[in-house]
This record gives sequence, C-alpha cells and structure tokens, in this order.
Amino acid sequence: MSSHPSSSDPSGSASGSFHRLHPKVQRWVWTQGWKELRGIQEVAIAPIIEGTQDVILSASTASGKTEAAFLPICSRLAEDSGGSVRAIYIGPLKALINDQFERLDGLCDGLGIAVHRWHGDVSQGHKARLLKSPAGILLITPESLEALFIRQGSALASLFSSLEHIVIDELHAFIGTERGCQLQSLLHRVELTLRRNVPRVGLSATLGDMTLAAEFLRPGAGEKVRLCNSDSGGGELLLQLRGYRKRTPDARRLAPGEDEESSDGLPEDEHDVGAHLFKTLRGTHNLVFANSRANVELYADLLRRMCEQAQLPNEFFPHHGNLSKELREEAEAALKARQRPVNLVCTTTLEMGIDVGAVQSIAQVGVPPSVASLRQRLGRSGRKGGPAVLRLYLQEAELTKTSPLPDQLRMRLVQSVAMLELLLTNWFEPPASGAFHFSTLVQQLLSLIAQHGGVKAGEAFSALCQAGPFARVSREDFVHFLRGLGQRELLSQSSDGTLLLGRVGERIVNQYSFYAAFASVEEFRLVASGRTLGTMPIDQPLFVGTYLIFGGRRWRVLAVQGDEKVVELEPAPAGRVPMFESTGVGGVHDRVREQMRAVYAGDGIPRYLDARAQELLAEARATFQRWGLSERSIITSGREVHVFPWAGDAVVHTLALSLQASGLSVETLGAVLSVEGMQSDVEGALRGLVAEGPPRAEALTTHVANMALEKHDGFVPEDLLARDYAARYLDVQGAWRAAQRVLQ
DNA sequence: GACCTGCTGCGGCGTG
Repeated sequence: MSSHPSSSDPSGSASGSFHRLHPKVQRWVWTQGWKELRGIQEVAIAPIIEGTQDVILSASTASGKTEAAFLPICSRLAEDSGGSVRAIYIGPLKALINDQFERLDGLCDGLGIAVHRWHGDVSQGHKARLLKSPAGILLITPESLEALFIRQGSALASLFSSLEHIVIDELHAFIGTERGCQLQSLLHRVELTLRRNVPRVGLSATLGDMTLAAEFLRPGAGEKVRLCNSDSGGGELLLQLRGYRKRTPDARRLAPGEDEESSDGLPEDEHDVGAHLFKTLRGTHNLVFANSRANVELYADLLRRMCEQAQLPNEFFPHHGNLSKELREEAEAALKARQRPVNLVCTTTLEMGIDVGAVQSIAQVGVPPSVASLRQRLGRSGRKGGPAVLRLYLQEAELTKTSPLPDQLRMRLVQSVAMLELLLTNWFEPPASGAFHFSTLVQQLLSLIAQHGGVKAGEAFSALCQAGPFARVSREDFVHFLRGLGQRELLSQSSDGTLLLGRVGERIVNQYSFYAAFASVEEFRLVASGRTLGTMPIDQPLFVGTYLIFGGRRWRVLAVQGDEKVVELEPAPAGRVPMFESTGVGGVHDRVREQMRAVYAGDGIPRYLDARAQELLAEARATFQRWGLSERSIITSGREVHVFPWAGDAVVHTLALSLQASGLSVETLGAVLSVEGMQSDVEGALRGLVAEGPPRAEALTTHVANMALEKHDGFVPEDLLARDYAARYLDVQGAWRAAQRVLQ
C-alpha cells in the first residue's frame, strides 16, 4: 500500500476526529490498510487527546480498544519528548503485555517513541536500561509496579515526572478483587508521588452498569469519568441446552469383571456428552468450557481417545492454569493458526486476554458459574457477522426413591435455564463491591513504609484510607488495625511515632511473593522425559505407580522427588483424573434464584431445550407442584425440613448461620436449606429472626470457623476480619426479608 | 461445588 486515496481515507468517516491525530499516526493508520477507524477508535480520540479527563473505553473483545487508546496517546507523545516515562499501560497478564508490546512497537517505531515492557520474565538488562534512560511508554503488571515502589521508592518521582496517561487493560477483570484494590492503591500512590492527578484510561468489556466501573477507575469521582461505549450490539444467537440423565451406579451396565474405573475409567454419562461433543465439534474450531480443571482433563483425555479410535489426528487439547506455559501456548497457537481442526477444552483461562481468533461455537459443560461469565464466553464466538453458537450440556441424576430434593427438582437444569433466560434479556451480575479488603490494606501499608523507609500513622491513613481506595475504613478502625499489626510484629514504632517494619513485617516484605496481593499454594512440578507438563497442589497423595491424567494424556508416576518438588511421569495406558485444590465460595446472585422460581412456576417451554431437557424440566415442574412450592417455601420431607428462600448465596448463607445460631443443624444444598428437626422448630426460629429484625453480622460470624481467606487475613484483628467477611459473603437485610417471605 | 493472575536478588555454572 503506497498511496492513500481520499476514497479510502479513514478521515472520511462521519464525525471526523481523525484529523486530530498526529500526521505520522494518520500515516500509520493508512499503512495498516484500514478503510476507516472502528467506532470506539473514533470516539476515543477527542477525550484522550485533550489529556485532561479520565475515560473508560468499553467495547467487545477484538474491537480495537488498545489502538483506540494509543492512537491519541501516541499523537501527544510524538509532539515532543520528555525525559521520563510518559504513559503507563497496566495489564493483568504477562502474555497480554507481550502481545501489546508487539502491536505498539509497530505503531511507535516510526514515531520515535520508546516502548518498554516490565514484568517477571523481562531480563534485568532491559529493566536497567529503562531506569537509566526513562522515556516513552511502559507496559507493566500491577505486581511489577508494586516492586518498583518497594525497590525504587526514591527514584519513582523522577522516573514518572512527565507521566501524562495511565491505561488499564481488562479493567473489568480487576473490579471487586484484591488485585483490583491493590491496583487502585498503586494508581493513587503514583499520583501522591507526583503530587498531581494523571488521567486514567480504562479498557473494558461492556459491563451492564458502567457507573461501577467509573467509580472503580476514579474512586470518589466516578461521575466525572467520560464513558465511551461502542457495543456492536448482540448479533444472532443460536442456542441449545442438551439434557442428560446420569445413571445411578446400580443402573449402570457393567461388563463382567469390570468396575466403574473400567477400561477407560469413565462412567457412561460422560461418554454421552463426550460423544456428542466429538460428533459436533470435530473438523472445526471451538472452545469447550468445562468449569473445573478436573473436568477439563477428563474431557480432553476422553475426546483425544475418541480421535484415536476414529484414527484421526488429535483435535482436542486441554487448557487450564496448572498446565505449563509451553503446553498452553502450543494449544493457543494451534487454534489460532487455523491450519487444522483444533478444539480447546478449558476453564476460565480463555475467557479473556489471549486472542485465539473467533471460533465456530462455544460448548459449556455443566452449570455456568455466572451469567456474566457465560456472556464473556459467548463473546468468543460468532464474530464477523456470523451467528454466535452456544451448546450447554447438563447432566441430571436418574431419580430413585431416595433422591435428594435438589435432584428431584432438577435444580442444575433449572438454574441453567434461568441463567439463559437472563442472558437473553441482557441482564448479568454486576461486579462484587462492598468488601473492606483488609488483607490488601496490610500489603499496601507495608509497601508504603518500605517505599519511604517509614511513615507517620496520620500520613498513612490519609494516603490509603481518607483519600485512597480504602475509604470505607474509619480513623478509629485504622488505629485498631495498626495496633493489631503491632501486636503481630508486622509494625514497630520509633520514638517519634514513625511506623517502621517490625520483625515479621520485614521478613514478609523481603520475600518476592509479597508483590502479589493474592495468595498462592506450593505445588509439585510434573515432568515427563525432561519436559514440564505443569503443576499440581502439593497436598496431593502421589506415589510411585500412581496413574494420572494430565495434559489430556495418561501417565504413571515414575518417581517423586520431595526435595525438589518434582514428579516424574511416564506414558501409561490407564489414568485417573487428578483432584485440584479448591476453596471456592459460591456466588449465585439473587436475581438468578428469583428467575429459577419463575421457571418452576411458569409453563412455557424454551425453544432451545432438546427433548431430554424438556423431559427434565417437566419433571422439575411436577416435583415443584407436588410439593406445593408455588404456595409455600417451607416443607418437610422425611426427617428434614427444607427451606426455599429463592434468593442468592449471600442470603442463603446468612439464613443458614441464623438457624445455626438458634441451635439447629443446617446444611446448604445450593438454593435450599436442609434442616434437621421439626418444621415447627424451624418456623419458630424464623419467626424469632423476623421479630428481632435484621441479624447482627458480628453475632453470626462467631459460627464461621475460618474467616481468614485472603493472603494477609491472618494478621487482621478478628473483629475487623468479621466485618470484611460479612460485607463479602453475608446479606443480613436480604435474609431478614427472605425469612418474612418464607413464613407467608 | 471453582477459576485465574503474579514475583527479586543472588549464587553457581557454562560459554564467548
């Protein structure tokens, strides 16, 4: 492409902000052969090039958001050069930073703008070069920025002295998390160091209510954030929910001499799902979301063997967080190349970030974790005008006389239907909010002390709480928090009152694991013929001779080297799906449970259900009617009383703790509470709850055995920890209202 | 009944 005739001039688009870009940037756009700027790129130019306000750019995956931010930013940087870093890009993944580095380098090359990347895999030589002559754009992770504060605390002010922009990629991935809270604190600390505001640009997938994202980007002034949205809108969606009956063990047909762990170690139910996946997906490119790493391994192994049986080259590869980077990148590259059929069986690893190109369809095996994540997964399919295709596979147990009520009510199927209905109305869960994040406050306080060598309590409160991201922590709470950290030797105080690192604090800060706000477990490394396949939690019982499925293949343990935490494997004909550590706390939203009730009470049959799923839905509704659940929400079945609050996990959890506090023995079965005893006792306890008003969270959390879930929670005073726990996992108002509803 | 992300300094060794 040598010339740029005006007929294909990108400036020909309607609103015409193109001319505001630097001439050299305009030329770069032409040389890319772009006919016109994408919508988001067009609307982003004016607010970013002015360089005074915070902006959120929201659009679907692969809509050119990065360029939307950097065309105007580079236009400013090309004008003149400063003697320090002029723009920081913060990304959640090293792989994403590497991707963006390649893309930006092409743009910046002709503009004379330096581009640096800084994360754990970047050599010390490159890092030293930036420190020596800081300039241009810096691409960095939150953890590496944290390390800069601690290691280069005194040099930061000059390193960033002419900083004009901070870009945050995948903003939605940070909201509501410890890591996001750390990021907010780092952004604030950059501004404190420079003694001025630096405009922020957040790049995000479309979130329903963007005001939350705006408030996250600029705490306390979210209403001033400029929102630029260019959602191409929902295209056509082809949807199917396939129902399967899981056979009970005695109903399974077993060949003589075979047990359940027979030739391939799988019950037939997974075969049914696997057979349909194989038949439907083979020969094309698709993503299969299987919810857990264990299920990813199970289906990847099953589908690979189906390829072998059909004498085809393997088309199915696993992808999850415990697989080695090498294996994951191979799988990603194979899919992206489009040279042969490739299907990836994955966890949440492929929901965001890495670009593998659009796929023919999405398969979801099992209940999706949330409507929001289902939507994100769906976004991977159906680009370029074609329809998005989603197949949901759901197994429900074959019923017997002793089947538990949730099975009889087909709750997994009904929850999935409810979530699909909500997806179709364009609703999805807002990101979490309301936590205090004391664990991350521990980290940020220690980091602040390390950065400056010491800090006054009042200054720390002002920097982190008053004007920082921990605004919900009062002065009184902060003093109490400091005392707790002092007792645990994280802090000490000099004679003039300056806070210093204590014996334990010093030790924590000097470990490199300190830079991450989240915790990680020690793991074994799995090695076959000198090649690292990935890792497994260290508490796994592994012995020589143990059979294992990993990386979608079958292995036998050859040796376990405890000192080096290495497990050597050799190929084997048999295998067993490994158990991975799991500590998940559920998070089903109120709205999903309300919709489930509507699905039970309604009589419409969604068109996307296959014949088996329709049968299962009919069974669910028959059970619902038989128990009279449209009129009442508390029933007795055998020795158990079942309570149906039709509310989210926070309400269910709060009710369970309230009933426990009244001396009852309670078990939570997803949406249902199962209580031992007489219905009158349960009703009495609920009436007591209603009479007393919303329960006090402090009273309920005394029944929670382990509230220390986040990295530094062990250092946080118990009462503050209880408040954080309540803010995250309980809903006292909702539980009180639910108790009233249940009794009606 | 879950999932994901990240990381420094330094000693020891081999190679140019």
